[in-house]
Amino acid sequence: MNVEKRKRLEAAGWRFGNAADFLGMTPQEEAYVELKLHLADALEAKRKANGLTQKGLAARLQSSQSRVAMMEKGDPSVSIDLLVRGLFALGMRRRELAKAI
Amino acid sequence: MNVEKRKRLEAAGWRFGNAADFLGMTPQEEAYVELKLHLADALEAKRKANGLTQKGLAARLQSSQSRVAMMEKGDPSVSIDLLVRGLFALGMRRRELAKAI
DNA sequence: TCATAGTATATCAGTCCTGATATATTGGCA
DNA sequence: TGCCAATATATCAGGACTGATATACTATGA
Repeated sequence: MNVEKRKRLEAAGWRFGNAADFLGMTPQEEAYVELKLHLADALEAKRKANGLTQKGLAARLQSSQSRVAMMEKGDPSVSIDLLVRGLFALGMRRRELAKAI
Repeated sequence: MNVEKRKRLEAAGWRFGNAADFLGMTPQEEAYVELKLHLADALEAKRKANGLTQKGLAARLQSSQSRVAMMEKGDPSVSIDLLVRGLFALGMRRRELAKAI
């Protein structure tokens, strides 16, 4: 499940989650959500490249499998901070992170 | 005040702020802090390029001048989320953000 | 020197994020 | 089909982040 295929669905979730604005997201909000989805996809890819399950990654992060699932779908309840820390925990460097963005 | 000049100072602040580990940061923690400092510097640069004061930027972000000051020094109490939202509010795009990282 | 704009530091209540738990769903294989 | 590992969804208490306020510091000009 990648950004492109999922974007509309996620965007809808965000839009109606933000009760304040039924007419859509501002460009800033959209940029923020897109960034998050890119990081989420990068996390899933990197996890699989490391041969880990969500549970396994959760252990490394001292978190739970359910939260990792949230992270990988770019859930609104997950911060960019958490995603970035997850990527670093999987051995990603700043250079590679920049590419994923 | 840029990343290179400030790194040691900030790092020290983080190290002793983290009471758990007096022997230094893990590579992940270090990567996280460095990323934050890069974003902080980018924010200051972008704000000045836009001819804004901290107070002016705070208004755009619906935040306060004091928080913007925190953001620009990469304070531990500031999240990457907030920094990123600040950069997007200043008109930065993902491409440019990637460069700043 | 004084005044002023700009920036930095300290503190705090309310909100959002986080890890945890429980449970449901999915996907692959025998 | 039935079983099992892996992933997804729902919920919540506790802690981290945020905006706000007050105040201190700094630099520049008159």
